[in-house]
Amino acid sequence: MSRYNFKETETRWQAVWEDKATFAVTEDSSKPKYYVLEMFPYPSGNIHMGHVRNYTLGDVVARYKRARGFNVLHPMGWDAFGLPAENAAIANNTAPATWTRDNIATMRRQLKGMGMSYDWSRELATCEPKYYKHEQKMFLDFLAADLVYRKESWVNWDPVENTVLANEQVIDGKGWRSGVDVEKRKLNQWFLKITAFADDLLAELGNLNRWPDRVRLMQENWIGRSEGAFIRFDLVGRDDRLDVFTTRHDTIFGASFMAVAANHPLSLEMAEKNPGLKDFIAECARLGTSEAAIETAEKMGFDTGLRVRHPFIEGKELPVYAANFVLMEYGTGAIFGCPAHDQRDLDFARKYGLEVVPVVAPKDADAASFDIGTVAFTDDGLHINSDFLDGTTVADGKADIARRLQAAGTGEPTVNYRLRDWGVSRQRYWGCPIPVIHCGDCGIVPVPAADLPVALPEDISFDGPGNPLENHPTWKTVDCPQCAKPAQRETDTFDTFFESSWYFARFTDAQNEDQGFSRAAANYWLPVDQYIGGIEHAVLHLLYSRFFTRALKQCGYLDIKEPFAGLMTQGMICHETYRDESGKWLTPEQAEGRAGVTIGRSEKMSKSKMNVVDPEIIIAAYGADTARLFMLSDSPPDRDLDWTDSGVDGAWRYMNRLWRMITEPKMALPEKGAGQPARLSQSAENANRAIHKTVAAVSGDLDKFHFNKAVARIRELTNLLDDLDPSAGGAPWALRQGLEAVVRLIGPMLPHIAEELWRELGHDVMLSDTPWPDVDETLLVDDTVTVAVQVNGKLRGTLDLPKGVDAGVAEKAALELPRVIEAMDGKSPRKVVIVADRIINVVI
RNA sequence: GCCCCUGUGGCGGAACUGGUAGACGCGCGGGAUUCAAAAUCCCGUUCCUUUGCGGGAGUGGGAGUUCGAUUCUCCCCGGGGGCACCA
Repeated sequence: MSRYNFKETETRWQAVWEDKATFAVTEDSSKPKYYVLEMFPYPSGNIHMGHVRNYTLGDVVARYKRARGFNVLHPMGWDAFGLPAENAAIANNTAPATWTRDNIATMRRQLKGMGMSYDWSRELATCEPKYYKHEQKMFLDFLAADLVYRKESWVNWDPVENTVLANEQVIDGKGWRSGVDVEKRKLNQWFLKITAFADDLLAELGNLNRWPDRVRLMQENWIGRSEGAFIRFDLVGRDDRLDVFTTRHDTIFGASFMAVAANHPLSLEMAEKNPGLKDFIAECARLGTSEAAIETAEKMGFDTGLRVRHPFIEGKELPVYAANFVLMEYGTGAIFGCPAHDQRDLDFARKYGLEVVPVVAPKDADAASFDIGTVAFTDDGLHINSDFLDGTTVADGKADIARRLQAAGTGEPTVNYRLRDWGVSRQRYWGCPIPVIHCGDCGIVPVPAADLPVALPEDISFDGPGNPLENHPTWKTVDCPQCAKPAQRETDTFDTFFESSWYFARFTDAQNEDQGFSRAAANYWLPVDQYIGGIEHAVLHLLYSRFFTRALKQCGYLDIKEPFAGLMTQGMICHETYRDESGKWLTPEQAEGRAGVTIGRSEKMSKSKMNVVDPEIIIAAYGADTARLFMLSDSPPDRDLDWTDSGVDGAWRYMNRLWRMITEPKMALPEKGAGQPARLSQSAENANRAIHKTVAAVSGDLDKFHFNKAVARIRELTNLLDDLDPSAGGAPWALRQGLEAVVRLIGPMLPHIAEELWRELGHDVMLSDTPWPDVDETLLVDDTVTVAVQVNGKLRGTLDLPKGVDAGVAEKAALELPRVIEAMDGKSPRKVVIVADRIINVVI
């Protein structure tokens, strides 16, 4: 019995594809284009199972679309800047550049061993000056277009990584990588005006109909648009006012207090001469943004002593509290409290004994007796206790108040966003230098375009604390481009999300030295038709890329604003976990055959739980095709996938079975291209129909990325072919048809063995260059159909009936079934429901 | 707290817009082949009941709509995710 030699076969076909540049593409107006892209990896050292899954999914799409006649762009590159390189530099005394390039070499070799259909001529690494010089130019263009600004601001400082984190990178008050508590510091930062596009970023989500709903929802929540109003309250005894943002301006008559953030300018000012307030502010700062602290903290406030005048009630004054539940970062950092209609305000008012006046009541409630207990009333209703608003709805009340505020010049309707501008400065070495120069006389001066790139020095030292760019003897010293006096380079580098915000465009024209990409190439290939990657990038990377594309459009780089037309997010790879008697984690190898091992539930593969399986070992033992098949079988792409040894065995078994069925067929196969015999036996005819049905079904499954279903259908056809009776007329012909179909259908998933078997079947043209099989539509429709027969909704039998048979005939046949007669127990049918070609339900 | 997703055999998962629940695979049981094993092949495999034919129950739980519900509606329970004093 022959055994499939995957090692020899896989390396041989990989070499063929590489020699023939099978997957290299150029713009070609004769074919529809299709751009499939997987999120490029950070070159951490080795590929892991998550990569294998991600890139297998993308490769199936790429190969399938190619077979369907598309001009497919399928590139790969490296997200090569980032902290781990610096950490490795410190730990191993290697230069970040060397470490990164070595890792890229390793991972490139591993990816090539997976048989991915990449156009390697477009490979890029973001840490190379020939890549980042273009984004330095983009930054300068953004600066000129007023999409960039610099401001001193409170930032999230990660004390372990010694760097600033974006709000998005702070998770539960901790650094997203280091996991330690984030501190607040004030630094000068570069910001990109993502908020300038907030409305458009939100509105266009509605058109991204090939994105998962949940990702769109997450971005929608992140942008956090809310319609409301600014209201200016006059401060009593002072010349200034307190600005407030609210979405419930209709409840203004129920206002009983004001609350400002602890770090609001007014709180800070009043704290100067109020030690109690000062202590309160310090306490709020101690609480910080740490999730656990805030969650358990009850609503607290401190009277600043200030009072404001109510804008609509003559002579009414409201106290101004500093409160721990008001955020300086949102709105104006100040609110008016209306306890009756906001739960937080109610909790606060009850605690400090403030007035609770209901100003909205349910339509059928009695205004005089309507009362608020411990639950705020937040539904719609009619206004009460509200002077001129009485009897109006919430919506009408809002409109009326807004009109009056505007007329009086004390406020106006406004839209507020949760989204904040993107801080891109990082106090890090291994990133793209921000191309500006600080001059004592001229201030901030952009580096002239002709002087780009501002290249990172590679002769650096990590011996001292802080940023090696600061410590480099000469790098930051430069003459001012404007006045020629000695000046200094900016030593901050970009957030690495900067590089990944445009790499998809670079792939369209990766070798272009003069520009990041030509407009023509970008306009031909973009948007990415199918983007594939992890759900963890649902907000950060995807939102930044959407913004960046808009900014590039505004600066004349390209003509689209949405970079990714289709998005698929893949689930995690999980594996059982193992512990020994003492509770220590064990690797799967250590756990095998060992006594006293506790098997834990399947969890995401992670080094800390030691439940990782190295793809390289799997590929060495079973080959890339087996790993790919396993990744595609069973679990739909967006769900988590359980890695099991038996599942891998199953995939391996299928490969060998297919191999045997073709290299040692049960019956002599007719020559390639042999015509259909004049007469087919029933079983050959059925097989032929099954082949065409399978091709149609698998095509549909792949169009919808239902890879697990496609695999199941191909296996089903394989089973049927294996059961073909050699003595039946036309069986050998049907078998050849079927085997060829199976090989072609499985080709995008198992490219190596499929190429090999395709050649074994006598074909000279590579499978990779062979179009997708055609379907004979006439064979998809059967002349008879199996109809279920129920009595009172319970299945009592089935009938094989001619398709489209007359209802009367069907009913008669159904009522004659012995088991139907039995179930009817002598009663006559009250009603017979007949759904043509589907079901007959006899109701008695 | 708010929002979203999800719940089907021992396991991963199928089931088109309401129409034969459990495709396909894994695992398990039995058998063939073998000196023996590996590999391979065949049969069985939701549960209860029945010697077999059958019968009954069944898609987290409870109600509802319908001739008919895994699918639609409402309530409850479990699992997962996002956001969070967002005004």
